[in-house]
Amino acid sequence: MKIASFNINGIKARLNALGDWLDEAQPDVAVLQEIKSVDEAFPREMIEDRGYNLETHGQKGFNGVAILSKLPLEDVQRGLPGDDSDTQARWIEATVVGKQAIRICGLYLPNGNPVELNADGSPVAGGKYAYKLAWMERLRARAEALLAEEMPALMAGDYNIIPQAEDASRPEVWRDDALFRPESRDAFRRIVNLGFTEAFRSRTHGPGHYTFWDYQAGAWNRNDGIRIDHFLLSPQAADLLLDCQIDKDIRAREKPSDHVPIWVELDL
DNA sequence: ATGGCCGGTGGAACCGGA
Repeated sequence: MKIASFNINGIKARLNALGDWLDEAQPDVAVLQEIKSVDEAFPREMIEDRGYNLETHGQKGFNGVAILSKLPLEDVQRGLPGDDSDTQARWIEATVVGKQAIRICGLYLPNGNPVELNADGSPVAGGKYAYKLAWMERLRARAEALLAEEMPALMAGDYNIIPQAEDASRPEVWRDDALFRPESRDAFRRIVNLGFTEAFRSRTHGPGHYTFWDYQAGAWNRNDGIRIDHFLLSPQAADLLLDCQIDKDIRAREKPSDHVPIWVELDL
């Protein structure tokens, strides 16, 4: 079973690019981020005409996630638990049953910039960085609950986290950024260290592997990228891991997203 | 040459992204 994640940066602007990639990559399941659409306006036909079931969790203008699958999507849940006042559409999960069942979570973790800190180094309450760190604490709680199920499960998406210096072409320019600050990376590690396998790094080592290149400053042409889209696998899912790759070439096409797809192949 | 963008909203600039 091939499961992919792709931050498409707007479904309406990505109809052709997404359709072409689906036709070629043929994922069995894909989680999408930044659909930037309300559910009613999502162009379902381009997904469903290709034989996929589709569940969306959108909002107006920004954010928004979706999950599509050639097999039925069961027990769909929208929204990350832990804060009923959070109206941002950043989380969707569903179960897909292949040889066995797997719980698949798609996420769009908050960017967190600008970083605003108090004199004691704590994030300013109500600020975007505080929201990012609070969201990651809720993610950790959901991750713990997933592990307790002791079944194949994964959390995939745009984490907006550069895990290590080798995951950025120019790590020095990211030093004080919400994607790379110690608090952000610590929070990411606290989740991974609960017992997840970061799929890409379990198979590929060394620098130069990115999933995002900014539209600005010729970042793609200079290969000035960062690796911020990740798959975290529960132990039971990690046992099934056959492959994990980044579809880098997508970034060179017409009207691309600023992210490229990443996928895992599981023995499911 | 170290600057350079893009999508959505709403119908012009502005917000958000990373």
